[in-house]
Amino acid sequence: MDTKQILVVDDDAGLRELLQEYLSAQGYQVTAVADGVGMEAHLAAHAADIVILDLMLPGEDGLSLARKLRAQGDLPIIMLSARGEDVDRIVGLEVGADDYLAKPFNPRELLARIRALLRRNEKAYSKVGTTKPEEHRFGPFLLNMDSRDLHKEGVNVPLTAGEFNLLSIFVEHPNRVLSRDGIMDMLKGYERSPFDRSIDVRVTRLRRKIEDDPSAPLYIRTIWGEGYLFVPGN
Amino acid sequence: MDTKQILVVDDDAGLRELLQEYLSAQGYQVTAVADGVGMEAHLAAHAADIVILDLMLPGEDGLSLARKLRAQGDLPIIMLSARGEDVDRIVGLEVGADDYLAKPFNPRELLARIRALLRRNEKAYSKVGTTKPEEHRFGPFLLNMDSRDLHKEGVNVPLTAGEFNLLSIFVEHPNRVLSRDGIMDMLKGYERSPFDRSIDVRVTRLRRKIEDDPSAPLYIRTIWGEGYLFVPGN
DNA sequence: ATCAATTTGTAACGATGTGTAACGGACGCC
DNA sequence: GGCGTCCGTTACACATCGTTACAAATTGAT
Repeated sequence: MDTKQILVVDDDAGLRELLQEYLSAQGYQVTAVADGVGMEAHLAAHAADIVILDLMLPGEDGLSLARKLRAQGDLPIIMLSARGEDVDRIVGLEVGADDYLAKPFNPRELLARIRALLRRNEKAYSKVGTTKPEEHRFGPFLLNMDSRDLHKEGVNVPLTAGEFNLLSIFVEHPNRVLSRDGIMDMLKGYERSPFDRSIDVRVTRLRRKIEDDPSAPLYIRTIWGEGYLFVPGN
Repeated sequence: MDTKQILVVDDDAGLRELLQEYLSAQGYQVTAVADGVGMEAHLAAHAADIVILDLMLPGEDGLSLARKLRAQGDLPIIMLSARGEDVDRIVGLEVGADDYLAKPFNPRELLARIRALLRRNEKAYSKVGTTKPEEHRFGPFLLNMDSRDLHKEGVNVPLTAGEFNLLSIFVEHPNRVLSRDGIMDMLKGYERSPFDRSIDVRVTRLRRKIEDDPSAPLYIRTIWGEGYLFVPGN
């Protein structure tokens, strides 16, 4: 299997750069353009296996571009949209996109969806469709990212939505000190107000469910003055 | 399936512009004219998939135009009318319009009706040809989209219309957190009022039929503060 | 070591979100 | 008409989560 071509269409230069870097590191061939004109120019000359398309674009709008692409072929499309009701709009309308993601998003999640789409598209050829669910292992635990549940040695450990979201972040950034501000950013996408203790409380509650001795945590450690550190063990 | 052509006939320039903009943004090809003469001129040269027709028009009146269109073919028609008794008049008369809407209306609602009409029309055509029963599998269930029934290991599980509609949405958007607003949009095509709990109740009722233990749902999960997540299992 | 300032853990509380029983209106069917 | 079904609304119990308050831990200065 040769390297796949990804075309990113977004007017935010920062995001373009981020995706370019991140997806290249994952072994994809990435091209990033700012608008529909750039997209069409590139597609006229080059092939692509998947298109990441922003909803809000200068000039022609993402929805309209998606329709055009759809009319021309079955090139897989992932739509990006600003946080808020746009998401609902995309869901509601049958846009013709194959998938969509609300900004700000976790690059890992985008990656997962790109993989899923490419895999599905490939499946047209292969006969067996083994879609392996995205999951993470740490200690005796197994966290399934699709069904959002956590298992310890086979038995389910019920997590609330907030606990799952927090644990996802830890599990996706293991062995790194995460500041409360950084965590809040990944969790909600906005800044943390100075005396916000909600992360601490969430950590406490999560520890109660996954640590043998919550007062001497193994997985979620506190780095005094810095933040928290997740250690998966093995 | 290429982009659909919509023809708007209304003497109010403001409304024409609004619809042009809104519907274009939704990916339709929109033409707007002011009266019957414009309409006939346009239809003589261009195709259209649906006509939005104002009741009160300068020159020839909307009812009469609708009749003409009906006589010529089965082009779908949505009538617009000023608030008040006109609505009753339209209902009372067998105009031949496929749908009608009282001004002022919510553009979203118009959109929903347009979509419904186009969908219905498409169904009517494809009815003869390719009949591959669209069906979805999840867990031990099999949902047939045409006959609208659900089977669990061969035996039928009776669903009400509302339950089927809801389940369809879930089944068509698996592994995806769907907000109540988004679900409502897909279900009814219009906005959800702030304290509407009807989705929740529907979910409860649906769970009773498909979940082994409705209080610990496997397929339709609640994501606190977000919405619902459908996990097909396998 | 002692102390004060700062940071963190966590119990308790209140605000908000969710499940669901019960009620009643709308509709179709005898 | 009466009867049943479907389904949205309402009400209330419960769950979840952020805030607050205070105790405990950590740090650096003395």
